[in-house]
Amino acid sequence: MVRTRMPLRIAPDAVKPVPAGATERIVGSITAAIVERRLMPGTKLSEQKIADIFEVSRTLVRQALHQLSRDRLVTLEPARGASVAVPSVDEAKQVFQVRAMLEGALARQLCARITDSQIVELRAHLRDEVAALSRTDVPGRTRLLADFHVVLARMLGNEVLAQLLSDLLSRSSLIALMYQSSHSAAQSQQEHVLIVDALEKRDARAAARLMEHHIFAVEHNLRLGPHSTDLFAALRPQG
Amino acid sequence: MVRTRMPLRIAPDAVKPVPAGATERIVGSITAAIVERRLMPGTKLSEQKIADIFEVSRTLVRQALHQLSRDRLVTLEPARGASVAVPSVDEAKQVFQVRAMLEGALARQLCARITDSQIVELRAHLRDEVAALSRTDVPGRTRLLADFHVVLARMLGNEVLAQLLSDLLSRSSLIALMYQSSHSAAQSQQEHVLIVDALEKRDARAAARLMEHHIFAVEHNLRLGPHSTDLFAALRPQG
DNA sequence: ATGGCTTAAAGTGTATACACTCGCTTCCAA
DNA sequence: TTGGAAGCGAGTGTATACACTTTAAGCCAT
Repeated sequence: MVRTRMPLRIAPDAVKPVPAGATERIVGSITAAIVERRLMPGTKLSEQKIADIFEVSRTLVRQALHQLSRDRLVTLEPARGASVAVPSVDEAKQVFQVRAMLEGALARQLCARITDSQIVELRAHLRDEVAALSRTDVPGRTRLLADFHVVLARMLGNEVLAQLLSDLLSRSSLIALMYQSSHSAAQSQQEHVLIVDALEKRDARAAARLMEHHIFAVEHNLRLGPHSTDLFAALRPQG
Repeated sequence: MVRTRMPLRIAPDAVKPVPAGATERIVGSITAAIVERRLMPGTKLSEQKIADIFEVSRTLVRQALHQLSRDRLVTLEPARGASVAVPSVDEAKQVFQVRAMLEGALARQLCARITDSQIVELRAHLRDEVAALSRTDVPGRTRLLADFHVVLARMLGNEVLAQLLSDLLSRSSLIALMYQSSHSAAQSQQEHVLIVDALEKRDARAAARLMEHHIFAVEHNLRLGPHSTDLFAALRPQG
């Protein structure tokens, strides 16, 4: 091992092209690819292929896939490898039920502590949603519509809740991209506006009711339909 | 598929001493060790030492530790290894807040669908709790008091909720073993009885209120206090 | 004696190697 | 032709090897 003398030689970030957590980068890329509909449910995720794409060893890919399986975004079968999860309708209903319970209570509690500046922040977010919708920016709109809920959780100052909800929303996105009819995105956005209106009025009962309605509306827009698969094209750019 | 004839298989199960998921066994053992107070918060978890104890390679130990870090039971510092998590008071409050939100709604919804046979099942569980308390069986009592909540979640028929709550309860156990005063276990048990009473009467409002009270009562029993560490003695039996 | 720097040891991070399982093709026999 | 079994290839599961970081001890200078 070469012992470099330089007193200030410590520049570990500059050496490695990966700024933080190599495995985190893979998790993020695959998560984004799934949520943004570049990877369809059921797609086989070969460890070696992904390792080649990211130019790392299978070790890191394995870690990433295990992490993703913990988030229920990929399914890990004993000796058959990993594939993008194919959530059942039952599981979808359960996810939305939990979200309704959690976010209903969230909306209720938020009314008691939300500040005016936070309302302003929410209005700005709503404008971003509208912009993404009018641009028919599908990945951006999906992300923004999901982020709305995480932003609300974070405004409660409860990071545990925010993290939990973030996981549930990833699963919801996967479910939605399988079943949701294309027009309901605009409807979701309008419901977001109503929720913010209720929050602004500090109407806890209305906010909770609207939030639960919103989540159930999304759930009731589930449709059935098969999808095809790809793999290389989806991950190659590696955000 | 099933081979109708089945001539001579090499008995693949007999070769491996581990029946299912070697990494799952490690996760389970460490989780149990933490929840049952055999591993104190802050204890360093050296990969090689654990690998020696379980007689596997560091690879599997690493997987297990990563999984545990996802459950927030262990903390993973970049190049410094893993240690049993030391949840802050803030984090504790957030966990209990989320639990109150989730389980309040759970109690409310459960009143609408719970069956008489499920009530009987809950009564049996309460008897087990009392038995564990009278025997001063600390590990058993901890597990049973936590299981009560998971049983309720499972009675809703929502596996997603059950899984989520199970994770939150592991974290709660870790928090409780740091801060909880010794006598509140009996109090918790009595509050469980009150909750089941309300469920039996199908009184949704009372059930939700009692559940939230129960969780807040546990939270308000937090105390401060340092702890010591060990390691080998805790894991050696490897249940 | 003490503070700071050098150096060795221990431990983590990643890669590679090897063993085993699963699925498919091929080949043989009825 | 067809059923089935052996063999082959692809891919996962686990272990080991190596590089780098951290930590702690030791040494020199002040």
